[in-house]
Amino acid sequence: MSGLRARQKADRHRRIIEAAAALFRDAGYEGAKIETIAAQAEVSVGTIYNYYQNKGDILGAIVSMEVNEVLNAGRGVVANPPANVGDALDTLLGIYIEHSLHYLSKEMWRQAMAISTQLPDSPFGQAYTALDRALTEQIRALIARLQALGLVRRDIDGHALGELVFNNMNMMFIEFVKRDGARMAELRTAIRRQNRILVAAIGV
Amino acid sequence: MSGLRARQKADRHRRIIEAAAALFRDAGYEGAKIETIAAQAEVSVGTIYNYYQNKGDILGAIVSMEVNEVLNAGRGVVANPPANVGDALDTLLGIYIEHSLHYLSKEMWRQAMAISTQLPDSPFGQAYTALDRALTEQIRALIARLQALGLVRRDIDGHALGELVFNNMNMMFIEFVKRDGARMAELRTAIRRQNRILVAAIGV
DNA sequence: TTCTAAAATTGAGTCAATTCTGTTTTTGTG
DNA sequence: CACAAAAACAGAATTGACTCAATTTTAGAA
Repeated sequence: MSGLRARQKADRHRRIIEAAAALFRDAGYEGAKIETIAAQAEVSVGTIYNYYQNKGDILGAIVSMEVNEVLNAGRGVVANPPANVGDALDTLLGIYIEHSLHYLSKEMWRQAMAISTQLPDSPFGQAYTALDRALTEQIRALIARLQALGLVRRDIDGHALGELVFNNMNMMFIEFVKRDGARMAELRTAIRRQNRILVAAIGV
Repeated sequence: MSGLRARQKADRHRRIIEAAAALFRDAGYEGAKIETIAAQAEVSVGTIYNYYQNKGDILGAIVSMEVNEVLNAGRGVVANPPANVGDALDTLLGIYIEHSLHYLSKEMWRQAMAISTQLPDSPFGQAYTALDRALTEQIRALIARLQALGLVRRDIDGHALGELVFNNMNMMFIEFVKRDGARMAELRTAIRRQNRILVAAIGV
């Protein structure tokens, strides 16, 4: 098994994702029929199911791109954080939030979140959990960095704190995507306000 | 519009909910077919859709009972909290968690949460958001009570703190229902560990 | 080049939620 | 009681995700 078959496979994958992403944006997740995605991608319905277990997994592939991009952007902040606990957290979480609607619309996020809770053991469900964990780990890494820099007390339970910060942000983000009218700036302000309580407690 | 019609209506509502609750438990949410619920409740499929907009709303009615019971149980703690911030939070959140699987299985919770994110504007989606808010308010009320008792610093932003505590618990609870193997005791321990950071920060 | 097994594709068929339309029941009025 | 309008009901028809048996394509050997 070498060239041709692998190339066609990769190509079909790409075509399916592109068709799906376009249709999800245009018609919404529910509105995008598998049949239409298949037609657009120039494959048959059966082929789509040969590549993805279900409709949710197609969305999953797109979500994964988005989150990986976010994780990547976050690395810079962890490596070189602002010299102030509040700003450091705000900068990292701000990056997450600002990048979040790049590939995905709010409706797509809603669907993705829904599927990940509904089917936590499906390929997508597990991938989504892994992405959440990766974000949590990045926040923990930032906290550890701040502790190393002497900006956060050493006796703070960084593990628990990282989870607390992530959980709160994530829940706020869920509420944000649930309301179409919600603005990013308000979300960031609200999170900053909550984190202020923590910042006061953990600073040296 | 008086007696008979209203009585029959209430009766059908009850029969549908009872049939659905039993079937959701036995066969799971996905496994419970509307047709079967209809047969069990001795109404037709069409009638069910006359009473509920969709399958999710039937589940919604059951979730609502559960959460209202939880809210009720929580009132006692708010009125008479343990004289220690950590214990007070632990007691209230403990009640939420311990009561949570009374009517609803983990699978039912997963479905309910999924639907509420997927369709935030459906009757159920809005009801679920309202229930979340009610829980947040109850936590805020507890914090206010503790402030009044002089157990929590007066200059703490109780509004933000209540949301922070709720968000964290809720997210932990979501993870809990996503893993069938997860135990309640571990959930409570993890939440206590996270709240310890807050408790240290807000105590007088 | 020819052939065969493995891999992949196809699209008609299945299944279950939801919708739709015609029928039945209830209500209030004369 | 008889009747017309309103409300509720029934179940057949629709819709769209997903499956599966039959067909086509590819890889590699002779």
